[in-house]
Amino acid sequence: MKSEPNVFSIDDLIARPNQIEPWEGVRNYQARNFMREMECDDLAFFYHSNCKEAGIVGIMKIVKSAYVDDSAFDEKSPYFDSKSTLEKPRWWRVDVQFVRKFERTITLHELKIQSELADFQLVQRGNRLSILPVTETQWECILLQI
DNA sequence: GCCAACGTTGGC
DNA sequence: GCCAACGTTGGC
Repeated sequence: MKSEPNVFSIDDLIARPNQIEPWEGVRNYQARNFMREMECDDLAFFYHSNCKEAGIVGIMKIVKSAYVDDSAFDEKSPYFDSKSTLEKPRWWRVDVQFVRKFERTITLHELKIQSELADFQLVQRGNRLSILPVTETQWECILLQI
């Protein structure tokens, strides 16, 4: 799960009450669909994007599976979407909880040079999805990079 | 700040 | 349903 650290970083998550945060603002259908497949207690990597050192910075846990993202109803929110209505909500979010911050960032470059991760969507050309699936093999491989 | 690679919109 | 125009993402 990606976030721009100048908007919301892993340190921001650590600072939250109970270290829990609703992951709102996902406005891409594919990313939304991946999020709706998540289950309680699933783990996810926290990825810092669009910053000096882009890469995976830690782990979080899904503590609430997908529910309606009501920031889409809020005209004052940057995530407002007039096409999402109470009757027919379009966007969803999950709640995540902090689990672990790595001692260092696993950079995108490091991920790219790992042959085992060649199929990982994050390292593929033109990847722009903010939420991506990780296989168990990929998960293990990434953890070994620390 | 540039720009390639996408996704979305909307006219037709 | 096509596709050009436009907007966004995100690495560099």
